Amino acid sequence: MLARLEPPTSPASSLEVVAWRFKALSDPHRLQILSYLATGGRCCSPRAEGVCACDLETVTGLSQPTISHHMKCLAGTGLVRGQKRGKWMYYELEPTGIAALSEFLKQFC
Amino acid sequence: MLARLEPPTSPASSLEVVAWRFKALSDPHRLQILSYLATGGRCCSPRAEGVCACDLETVTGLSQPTISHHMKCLAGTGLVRGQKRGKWMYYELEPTGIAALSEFLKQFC
DNA sequence: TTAACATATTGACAATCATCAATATGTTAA
DNA sequence: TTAACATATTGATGATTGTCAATATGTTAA
Repeated sequence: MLARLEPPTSPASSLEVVAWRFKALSDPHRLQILSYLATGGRCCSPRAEGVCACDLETVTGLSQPTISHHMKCLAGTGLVRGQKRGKWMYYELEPTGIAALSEFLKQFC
Repeated sequence: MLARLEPPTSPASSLEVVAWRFKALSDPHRLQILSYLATGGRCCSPRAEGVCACDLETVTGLSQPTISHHMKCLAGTGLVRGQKRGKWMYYELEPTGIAALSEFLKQFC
């Protein structure tokens, strides 16, 4: 019963899936990325729908492969949605996935 | 900028603290414990305020030191409150701490 | 087609984590 | 005080993670 950054192997209990999603939120850089996505990245690329992956390198100070790794994690857990336009990957928050976790926690309040 | 099970070293950014709390939620056994605490453990110890640590060994199938480790993590992040009565430790959910994380996520919905 | 560029993947490494056995600490009852 | 018991701590280990360098893949423009 482990929490992996990779998806749980089936048959996965519900708690394993939820733990896996919370793990995606357990890294400060990934929270920084979500926070930046929440602004729509308007400070740097006002007109684009979504934020370009390359901007996230600047925002976080991380290398390109590391950003790619983090975004795979956030997209894989349904917290973020990615879309390729030309050479670029644009990312947006996936409010549904985030809201589901927020609701899950309410069960304990 | 790492997410540790141990508290972030000062001066810790807000995101580091939040990430540290989400890390406490990123383990399926800890979620199982929270879920059990949410029931008040009424199935096994109807009259007690809080759930005895020893019950959590049975519920999770983990060893006593491992339960102690998990509860230290949950209590340290303010998701659970522990109280010693005699030889026993009783744990309860800390709704305030959990609600704070739920609210944090709303920022992204 | 080729060059330039954005992103993804692979491989490696240091750090952290979950776990348990062994032991220590603390508490109650005899 | 001593024995019995609940919990905490320590030490060790295998697994996972975050990170970057190197490389591969894919896309656009020349």
